[in-house]
Parts: sequence; C-alpha cells; structure tokens
Amino acid sequence: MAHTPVLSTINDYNSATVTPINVSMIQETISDDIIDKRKTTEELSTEILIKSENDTTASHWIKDQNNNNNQTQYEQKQQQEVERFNHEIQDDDDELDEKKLHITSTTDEQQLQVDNDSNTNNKNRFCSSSINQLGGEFINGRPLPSDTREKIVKLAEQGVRPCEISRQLSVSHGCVSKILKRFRLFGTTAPGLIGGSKPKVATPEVVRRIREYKLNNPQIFAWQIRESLQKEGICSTEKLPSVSSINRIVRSNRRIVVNPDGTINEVDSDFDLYDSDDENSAKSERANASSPSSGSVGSSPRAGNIRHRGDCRCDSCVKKYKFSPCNNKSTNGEIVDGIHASELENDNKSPYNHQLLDESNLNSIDLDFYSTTNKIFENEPGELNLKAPPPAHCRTKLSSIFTSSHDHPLDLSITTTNHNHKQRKKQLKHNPLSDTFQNEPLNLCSESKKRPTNDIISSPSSKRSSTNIPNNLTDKLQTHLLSDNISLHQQQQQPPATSLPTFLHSVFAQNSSHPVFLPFWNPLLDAQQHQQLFQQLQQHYSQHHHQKDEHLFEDERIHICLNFKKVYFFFIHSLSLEAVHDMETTHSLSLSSHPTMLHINTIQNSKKRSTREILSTAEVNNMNKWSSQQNVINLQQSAENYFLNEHIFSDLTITVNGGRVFVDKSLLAAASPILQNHFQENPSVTNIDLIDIHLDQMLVLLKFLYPQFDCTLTRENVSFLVEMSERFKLNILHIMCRNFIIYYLSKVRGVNDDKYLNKKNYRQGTQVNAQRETGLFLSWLCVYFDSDNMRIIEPLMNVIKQCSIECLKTTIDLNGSVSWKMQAAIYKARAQYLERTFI
DNA sequence: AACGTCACGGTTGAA
DNA sequence: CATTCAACCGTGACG
Repeated sequence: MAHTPVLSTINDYNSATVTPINVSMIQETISDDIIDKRKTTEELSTEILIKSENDTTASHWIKDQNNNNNQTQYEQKQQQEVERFNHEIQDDDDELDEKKLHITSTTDEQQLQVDNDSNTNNKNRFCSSSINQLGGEFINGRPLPSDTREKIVKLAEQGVRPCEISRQLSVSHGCVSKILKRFRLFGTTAPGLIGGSKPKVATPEVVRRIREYKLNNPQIFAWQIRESLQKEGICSTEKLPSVSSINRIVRSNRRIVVNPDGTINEVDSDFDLYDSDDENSAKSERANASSPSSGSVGSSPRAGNIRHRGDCRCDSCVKKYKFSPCNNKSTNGEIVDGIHASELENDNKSPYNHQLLDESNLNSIDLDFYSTTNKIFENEPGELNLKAPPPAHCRTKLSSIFTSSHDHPLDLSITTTNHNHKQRKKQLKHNPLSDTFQNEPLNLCSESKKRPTNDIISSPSSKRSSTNIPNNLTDKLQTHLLSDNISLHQQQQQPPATSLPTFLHSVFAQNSSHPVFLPFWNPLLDAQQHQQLFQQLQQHYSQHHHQKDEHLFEDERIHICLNFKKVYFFFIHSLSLEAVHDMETTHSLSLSSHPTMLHINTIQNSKKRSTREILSTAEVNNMNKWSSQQNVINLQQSAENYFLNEHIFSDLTITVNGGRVFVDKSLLAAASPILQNHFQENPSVTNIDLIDIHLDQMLVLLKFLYPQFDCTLTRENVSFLVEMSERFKLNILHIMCRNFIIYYLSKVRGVNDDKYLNKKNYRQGTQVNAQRETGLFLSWLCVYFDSDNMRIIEPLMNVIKQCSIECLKTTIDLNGSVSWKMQAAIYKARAQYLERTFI
C-alpha cells in the first residue's frame, strides 16, 4: 500500500461519475506523498491519478483518463474533487497544500483530447455511483470495469474461492458467481451487449433484398420496394417493413468490413444506425466502441451523429436536461485509442511498477514475480488490434481471455436465434468453432423476461445443466474414445466386442509424433468403464495372442504385459496427453472443475469445521488414481510382493537405495521417453542403478506407473513424485502433481504462525501451521521455481509470503537446496506482503 | 459459510 | 425525435 498513489477523478464507467474520494484514500495519498518525498511536478501532471494498486478499481479509474474529452466537465469535476479534497484534509500540513496546488495546476496543463465523441464518452457523468454492502463501488445498471472482471477470473484460476474473491474485490458474490459462470460457459469476462434490439422486420435477408432492389433500380421508391417484398413473398404482411424502415435501410451506407487480417474498415455513413445486414459484426463493433470493458483499440470511432438522449450535450438537450452547456469543439477523431493509450501510458509510466523494484532491497535482482505474473495477462500492444470474436469457451486461450474476449461484449439477445439453449450447447459441444455459433447471439435473459417465442423452450433443468458443459478434455477425448457413436454405456449393455475396441482404432488412427504413456487407467472412464475396456482388450488378446504375431500389437501400438494369468494393457496415445495439455493451458480453471482430470476424494465426514482448524494430512483431499476405492477393478495385490520378487515377465531390475525392484522394460519405456532412449541405446541392459532413490519412493512411483496398483498423491509423496516426473519426463504424473499442489494450496487460507496475522482476513477457511508446512512449500517451490509456471509459483508464493521471516529463515537454512535467487524472491514477496497488508 | 438463482431497480440503444 | 421495450447490468435476499 505504500506505492505512489495516483489521483484520478474519473472512473472507468462510461458514465464518468462524480466519484467520492474517501478519506482513507486521501490519507493514503497524503502519507504516501510525504513518505515518498515528492514526486516531480511532471510526474503528477502526467498522472492525475490517485489510487494505489491495492484498490481494485485503480486501473479502471485510469483507463478512461483520455476518454474524458469535455474539458469543461472535466474541470468542473476536478474542481469538485479538489474542493472535497480540501474539505476533507484541511487539517493537514503544508505539503498537502502543495499537493492541492499541484492538482489544480495540472488540470490546466492537461492536454485533453476533444472530439465529437466527447458526448458519448461523457455519458452519465452525472449519474451517481453506489456503494454495496461490501463497500465496493458500482453503478447501477452498468457493468463492472473490465479489469475487475478479469481479476475475478484470475483469482478464481488461482484457486481463490468465489466468496473470498467477493470480499477481496468488494463485489457481491452473486456478481462473482455470474461472471465466473459466464466465463466457464463462454470463455470471456466481457459483459453482455447492453441495450438495443434486434430488427423485428428488417432481417438480414430483407435488408439484402432491399439493397438489391435499390442497386438494380436506384430510382425506385421505398413503397415500391415494399410492394415487391410482399409480392415476392420475402416478407409476410405482418412483417413487412414500413416505408420509413426501408428508407432508413436504403439511406444507410454504413458498412463494417472485417478484413481478412482482422482489421475493420468502416465506410462513412449518413446515418447513425448500422445495417441489419451486418448485424452481428456491426453490433459487436458498436458495442466495442461503447462498452466500458472494451473501449479499446482497433475499434472504429463512433459516427459523429449523436442521438439526442438524456446524455447528449447539444444545446437543446442541455436546455432540456438542464445540463451545463458544452463549450467544447471537437478537434480530432483519435479518441478511440485514448483508453488504450492511457493504459499503455500507465503501464509504462506508472510509478507503481518501478517502485515495486525501487522499494525493495532486492531491486538489483530481476525477480519481480508480480510484474512477471502481470505480463502473463498483459496485452501486448500488437495484440490489442481488434480480433475476431472469441471462439467458444473450450478453445479460449488464457491470453485471448484478456485480449480479444473482452473487446467483444457478448451479444446475448434472443431475437435472431432459432435455437434454444440446448441446441446451442449442442452446437458448442460438437463444433466449438462453428461460425454459426460465433455469429449466433447467446441469450442469458431470464425466462420470465423472454419474449414469447415458440422456438425457445427451456426448462429449469436445462438451465441448470447449462453450467455443465463438458470441458475441453472431455469433449475431445470423448469424441475420439467414443467414436462411431458407441458410448461405453451402450457397450455395457452389449456383449463385449470380439474385435479390437472401436475407439482404439480411432485412437491409433491419429498420428503420433512422439509416443507418450497413458496408463490403461484413463481419467475419463469410471471403474465400470475400465472394467468394460479391460474385458474387451482381454478378449481381443485371447483371440490373437496364439498367432504370436507380436507386430500386430506393435502396429496397433498396444503394449501388452502378461502377468501370470492376467493381462494388463496400456496404450500409447499422444493425443490424450495433448488434449490434457490443451485443457490445462486453455482451460486453467480451478481444480474443482477438472473432475475428469483427477478424481478428488471428497472428505466423507462433512461435519462442520472449526474456522481456525489446522490443516492436517488426513484432511487434505487426496487425489487418487482410481475414481473410487470401492469400484476399483479387482487387480489389487501387494505392490511390494510384486516388485520385490522376480516375476515371469520382468526383464529389468532397478537397484535403489534399500533394495532392488523387478520391473518391465516395455512399460517403463512407454511411460518415460528418457528410459525408452536408454533401453534403445542399451537393448541388452538388465539392470539400472538409481541409488539416489529410496526403495519406498520407487515403489510409490511404480505403483503409479503400473495400472494394477493404486497410487494416491499425498502431501508427503507429491514432492518426490513431481521430482521423478521431471526427471523421467512422466508428463501425466507431472500434471497430476501440479494439480495436487495447486489444490492443496487452494485449501490454505492463512498461516497461523504470523504474529502480524490479521485475523479478520482469515476468519474463514483453513489455516496451516507454518512451522510444519513451510518446508513443504519450499520444497515444492524448489521444483517449480525455475520453470515459468506461474500458475503454481504464484499460489505457492502467496502462501509462503504469509510465513514469518523467522520461520522462513529457519526453514531455508534447513533446506539446503534453496537457491539465493529463490531466497531473494521469497523475502521480497514477504516484504511486499507486509507492506501491503499492514502499512 | 458458501454459492447458485432471481427479483429488482437501473441503463442502454435499436426499432 | 420521443417513446417503447427488450436486452443488459450488479445487488442483495433467499434457499
């Protein structure tokens, strides 16, 4: 909180409300100003902002800086703020006066851009914002600023619970819930497109025909067109456009042309309305220009034609609505980029970023996690060009969420659609990239408000199920695994197929550039399905094994291990892993939304928990390889017996610390490209030494690799397993471990070691004992620190930074593998945490 | 306590 | 050009 405050009199809402500056803000400002010993006049004049980074609305305050073009309004507002400022802090010292002068003087120095848009951009200037129960500021009827929306999603991705997000950002939990739901469904944080209505009669087809008539016969009258439309049966009598409508369509020259490169050209218009022909792109574009969440770049300026409404500043409107007269003349039309420009400017010039580094004693070390993290979500200038609307949620890349997504508010209106929710979901499921879907508006309005439409039949259950659209992994894998429209459920009712299961053919048909191990256990299948699959494979094998045609299996890329009388299968399938990766990177929501990736055994005993409970090992939800302990296929046997004794097909021994284990080369090779290479290079090898690994640890790893054994990730073994996954490139294991850690961290609400702990912040949730857990967290951080995986580093740091310095120091001393870089990063994070929380 | 839903009072903008 | 109205918004109560 000790970062240079910036003074802003504007907020991000299109409506530039007279936002009250609260006392604490001012106080922060003053104290910071004093502490900071004076920013230069230039700095202040360029900033005109007051806000700290901790204030969630900071950036949206900043964003509209350049958008407020009406100098008079601006000055008035500034004046109001200054007056308020003066009033509230009149007891302060001379430095304050100096600052006040600063602010007033900078007002005059502002190079305010003014253009025809000024009226538009100053909409609702006089609307008052409200404060919700949590103390958050909002404007009734208007969307939250885009950065707040993004923050909500970002926090949710980090595993922060919605209620926590709600408190943190001072946004109602209903709103958080809604935004997250929309993000899950549509992959965007953008608000919907507000206002307007779909053409009731001037449908795209009608508009096209009208234009055709006019093109073919420029002299044609509107009433003639109208008659022709009726004659040709293009419109029914009741839906025949009026002459004025036709005239409007004819007069409307405006075209939104989306070029192949994604840029948008707009042909001048003599009319403010958009062609219905270009309904979707036009509406999107229009919204883009007007939406607070998207007033960004690449959008075309609004036409100079201002509709005379309550927010208009023309003389008549000013008279009518008793607004003060507008003295401004438009000067240029470049305002559209204003938001972007200010954002960039802020990014570049904001003292906050620099100060982060400057304030730290470690400023010489380039280890700013926060800036690094932010970069993940930052838009590169080049990316800010208008892009095609975001595809369906399952294809959404993280980067696009914060670029194109919110550039295009959702059009959720209903009139142009002929599909109901289910159909839409179906379409989304089957072809997420379908043009039809992209162009088709979505409708989220409540049933009761919907215009009665025969097409739209929605039951509460379907509404409910709308949140359960399968995630990308499920989608992609199911498509492949359940090819030929044969679901496993159907297969269960049929006698087991005697040929190779059809889905395997489909799987093998995919080109695989590199073999990747995916155990017979598949996260998408439940135990019963596993059983089914197993039986099919067993049957297949029993039919073919007598042929002794090993190549058959090689070709089918099934590796078969014979173990006594049982047959175990696992297949190599790179597609699955790609799908997993795809899902991981594109759909990085909280772990709880990854039910197919990992089964999380929920705590059976759901007794009410104490709010200051210590997180115990037993309570950490373990992640089990099998979906249900009760339904595990009956393949269990003692792993110790199996691996410690030579078995018929074991062709390799591994010498580990404490003994040796008997394993199968083929399985290990399939699991690990490292081992595969090793075996290829040394075909005759019968023993390898891995004496740095303890026997118990090796058994855990082998239990994961072998399909017949159960392996549960726990806080104790996850560190070792993640290390092994790195070492032997066991990707699935790596992902599972990472998810476990993220999940584990998401359970941690506070660290109770901290003597400065602000109990209010952690009145809910689980607390961990820092003394006990810090070592664990540090060991995890050691594993991930050098990677760029901020998704795990960030939550780790978020927890670690809550541990006291003494505790951190002790643990770091004990753990010899903590690099100096890591130490620096940890101490820095701690310092920033303390600074923000308690100063 | 957490969270999904929805009525409500509001804004918006095409028709 | 004023009005209408269906879309959207976030809040906050409810279950």
